[in-house]
Amino acid sequence: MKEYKSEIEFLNDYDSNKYDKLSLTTDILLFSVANGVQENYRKLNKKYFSILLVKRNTYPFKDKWCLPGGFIGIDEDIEDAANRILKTETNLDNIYLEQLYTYGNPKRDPRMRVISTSYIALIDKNKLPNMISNNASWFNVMILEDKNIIDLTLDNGIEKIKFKIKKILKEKTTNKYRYEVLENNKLAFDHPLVIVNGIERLKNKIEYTDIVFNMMPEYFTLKELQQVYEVILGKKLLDPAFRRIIKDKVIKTNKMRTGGGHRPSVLFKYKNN
Amino acid sequence: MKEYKSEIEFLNDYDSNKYDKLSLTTDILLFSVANGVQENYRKLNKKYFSILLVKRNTYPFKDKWCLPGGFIGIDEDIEDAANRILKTETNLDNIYLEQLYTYGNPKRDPRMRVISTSYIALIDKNKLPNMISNNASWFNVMILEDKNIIDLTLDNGIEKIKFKIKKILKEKTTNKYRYEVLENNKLAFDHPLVIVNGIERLKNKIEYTDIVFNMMPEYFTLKELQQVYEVILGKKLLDPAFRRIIKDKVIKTNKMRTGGGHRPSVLFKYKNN
DNA sequence: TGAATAGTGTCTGTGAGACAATATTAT
DNA sequence: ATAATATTGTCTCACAGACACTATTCA
Repeated sequence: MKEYKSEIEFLNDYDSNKYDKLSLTTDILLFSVANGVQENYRKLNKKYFSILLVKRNTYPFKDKWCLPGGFIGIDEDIEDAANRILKTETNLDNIYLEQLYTYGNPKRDPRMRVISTSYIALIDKNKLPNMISNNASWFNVMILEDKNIIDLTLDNGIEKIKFKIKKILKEKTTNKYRYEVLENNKLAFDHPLVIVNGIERLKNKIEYTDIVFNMMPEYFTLKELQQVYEVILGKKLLDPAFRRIIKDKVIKTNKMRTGGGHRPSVLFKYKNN
Repeated sequence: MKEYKSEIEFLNDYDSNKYDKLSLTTDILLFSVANGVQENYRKLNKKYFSILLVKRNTYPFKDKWCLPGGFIGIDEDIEDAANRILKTETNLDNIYLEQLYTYGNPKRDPRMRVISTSYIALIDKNKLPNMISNNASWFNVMILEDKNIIDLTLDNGIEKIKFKIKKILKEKTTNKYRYEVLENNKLAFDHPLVIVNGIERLKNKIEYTDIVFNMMPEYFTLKELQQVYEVILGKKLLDPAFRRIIKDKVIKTNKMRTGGGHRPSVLFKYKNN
């Protein structure tokens, strides 16, 4: 082995092909909350947790749905790549973005070895202009969890994507699970897993952070905020308890939401100090 | 663009050099708890939170300390690579391992574009045979946090590694920080950041999981367990409160620890059901 | 005997779950 | 008037922080 006298000398001489190289992609879990139809002028809009998927028009997995994503440039920071992809899908900057996990199973892409770093992104759909690329679509997420089987249905109003995942306890001290895809015929790659992991992360984070406000408009009623919590957590919350928890995080404004056939509600803002 | 009739046909024709390729490494944060010297036959051993570092003997960063790590093989799962590296450092299998974060700054390695996925590993030092590679060393970790400056000292008894990191709030809703290295002249790459991120993750997880038991021997006293919590959290805990929290996680055995010049203590086991 | 740790009892305040009660609107 | 939601009051129970007290060993 040659002896180098300095780091500069070493670097000038370095052959960057010494080690195996591979490709890196990033996949984005873009989540939002959608309004359902109003069945009655008095009743509240039902809300749905929703995710953006893209229909593949090339091989591999042609005609299957997948998460928006793409290859990372050789001189591009991973997070920059994630933001670039988000920009092409939403035409928005400054979207909440958080790294989720890096998936490195050697067989996850049939073409070649591809490692993928996934990100969670959150958005208030109202801010979204309509001009998403025409192969992208928002799917409402419905989750049924029975024992250790998670049953997911994604629905964009035209098409339903169903898949099942089995959770197998892998590590006791931290309650870590191995996820096994049982049924899936419409999602590409390992994206069923990525989606489930992303939802679980969000479920956890909503409990101990203010992450939910990244999915809210500037002004909102407390009930609207509560509905977003409920739809993500997958359970109903009690009003007084919810208000106690949330009260220090929001500011009451002098605006009201009226016209609902019932007592109007005060609009609040996120306490952004 | 050529039209393919099937996925098989497409894959056979696929040129895997179509996209830029890069190298992927993994770095391991191997944490443990070390016993200090006993100053008095009656007194308890002081405990230290400790981390394994390796001295680099080649460029780049020759003679600096770094986390144990290495390149990921072209057909190797990332987690398998992490376990392989752990095995070479500790000669042990079945070590607790958890993915921390993927660092992708294009300039983090001066040689070329290298992405690194870091893992946290935890071990009970008593299980560790002495034959670690002779350029590896355990460092006790001391942390001082004042406002937004974290002041770290790593000490292996021979050498002290000091560095400072500034925390800058990056995202309010989830309290995410950007970390800026202020002083560092003994650690390679972006490893000061990785270490700080790893410690913060562990601090969080110890509060809401049983992760601590991965650093404990089979039998331990409640005070020993409490000391591990204290040394990781960086604060003293009240005995009765600690015992209340922990009591459902452990099983009392009929073994005792005697010989301390004070009341003997009962040995407990992790309730592993 | 005394220094040190091991282990328990209990008071108090906070906060979540539960449910009841009141307020206000558009049709 | 009524159906619906908005908002608040309050009881209870669980639990964490704080501190005091008792138990036990060995040089």
